[in-house]
Amino acid sequence: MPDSMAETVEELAGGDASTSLYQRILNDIRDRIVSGEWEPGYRIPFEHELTEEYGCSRMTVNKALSQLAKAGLIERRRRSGSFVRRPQSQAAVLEIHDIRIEVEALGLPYRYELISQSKRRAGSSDRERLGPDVSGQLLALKCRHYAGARPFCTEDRLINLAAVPEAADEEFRETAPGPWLIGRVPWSAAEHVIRAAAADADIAADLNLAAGAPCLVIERRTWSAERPVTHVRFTYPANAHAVVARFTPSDS
Amino acid sequence: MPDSMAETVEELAGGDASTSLYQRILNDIRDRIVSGEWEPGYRIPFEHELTEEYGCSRMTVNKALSQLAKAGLIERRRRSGSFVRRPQSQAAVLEIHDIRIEVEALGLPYRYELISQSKRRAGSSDRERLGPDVSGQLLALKCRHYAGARPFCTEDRLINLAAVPEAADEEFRETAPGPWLIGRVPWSAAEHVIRAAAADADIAADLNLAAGAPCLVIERRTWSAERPVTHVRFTYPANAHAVVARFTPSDS
DNA sequence: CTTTCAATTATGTATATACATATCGAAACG
DNA sequence: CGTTTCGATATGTATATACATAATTGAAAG
Repeated sequence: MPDSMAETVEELAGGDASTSLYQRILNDIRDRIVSGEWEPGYRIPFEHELTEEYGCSRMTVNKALSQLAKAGLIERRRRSGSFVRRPQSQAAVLEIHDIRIEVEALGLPYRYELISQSKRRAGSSDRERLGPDVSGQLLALKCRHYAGARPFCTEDRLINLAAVPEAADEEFRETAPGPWLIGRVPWSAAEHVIRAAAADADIAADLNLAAGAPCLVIERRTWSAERPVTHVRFTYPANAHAVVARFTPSDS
Repeated sequence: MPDSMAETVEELAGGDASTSLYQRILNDIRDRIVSGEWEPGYRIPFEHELTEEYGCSRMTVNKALSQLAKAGLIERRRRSGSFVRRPQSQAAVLEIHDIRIEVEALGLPYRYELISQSKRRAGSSDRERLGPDVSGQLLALKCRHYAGARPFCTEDRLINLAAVPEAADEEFRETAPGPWLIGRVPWSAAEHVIRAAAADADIAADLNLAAGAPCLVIERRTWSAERPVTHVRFTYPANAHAVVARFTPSDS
């Protein structure tokens, strides 16, 4: 009953035997989308193709694809197939949070700059940010993002090298760590904290503000299969950015 | 009137012949939950009962209930049935946003105070907040919420009286408008904007802050079946509140 | 009176099947 | 050459059925 392809997929996905088949199909496809392997516009295999690949009925495949469509990750068109959607506005802010896209949406030229980079063993304040279980080496980064000539926001990031060892050899001179991580580590969960704060001396200097000026702070923790991957804190001048989210209680 | 309200909702939702049956079942149940008719802990009819009520197969009912469970509105237990869940933390902030619950979660006594109340015809700045189509009478409210002796946040709200005529006769001395509206108007969509701002003179006075102090501002617009219901702006001192949201790209 | 165990029940997942619907593309027609 | 028609195709929804699984009930055994 389980053919070799299905077994391979299961191994790649982490081999959790407890998850149902439709859930595994959903996760497989979702991972390929959020990792960037299947870019926006990519045509997902037809239901009857996935049916063959996983050796199951169309209803099972349909359940997975319908949920991905409802979640907004793909768009389904009769007679044409299913396609990876461009990240939607509200999703872009809370899920992807790519600053380049934010800035370019404002019609301004984007520029990225690495301020500092250091490798160290996780301390207690790091564990507060990444999670209590993190013990090994980690990478600490500070960067700045520009919209035109003006600083748009600062980024203060920790990367768990146990989860992403390749990050140790990366320079991050040209590529910002956010886009670099997406495409390498498919994230399975993310937690956001959004708050206001007064700019301290460092932030004020980085953003060209008066000390004490109001700022919006967005912190994000990301996990890949239960393992902490990264913690990042973006700080924006109050007038630069707002978080927009649209909801309906359970889809729409 | 909970019964006539339910009928109204059903007409609005069921009048659309294009919605599928499972979607209508889902909407019916969801509306009863968000309107408060079915409180947390309430046991939803068994699948086989809904099967009879809607005259359809168990698979159709199951599809609706499974999605509600995935969305976190209900919890399903084998052999026992399906139950309305208590609003979860992240949902509480972004979906319900009941300040009493927020304050009491901090272990502080909650108090609510109405500052001002006025009825007027919608002007252009009101339309900017509620939406361009709003033309009739509306109710403008300003309130303050306390955590212990200290002001916790201010609330500045518009209510579209065309959508909620009963609000015109309500005093809002004891009950805050948020909890009052829930339980009367099931909302079908909500949009949040979260940003940071400096306290202006009014806000500073209301919250006992220095002018220019950083604040977190959460604005929410709510619709019921495409019709704007209310716009509310909560302003918190920067240290009082943060928005927390957990995501997985398409459920988990 | 407690423990054990089997029956019952509701949900969870999957299958095969059926028909509806939107849409693309090609063939038929004026 | 343009338009219409029609068949093929992929998705959308619903059905009846089947078996698995978790949890609870209640009866039998100790």
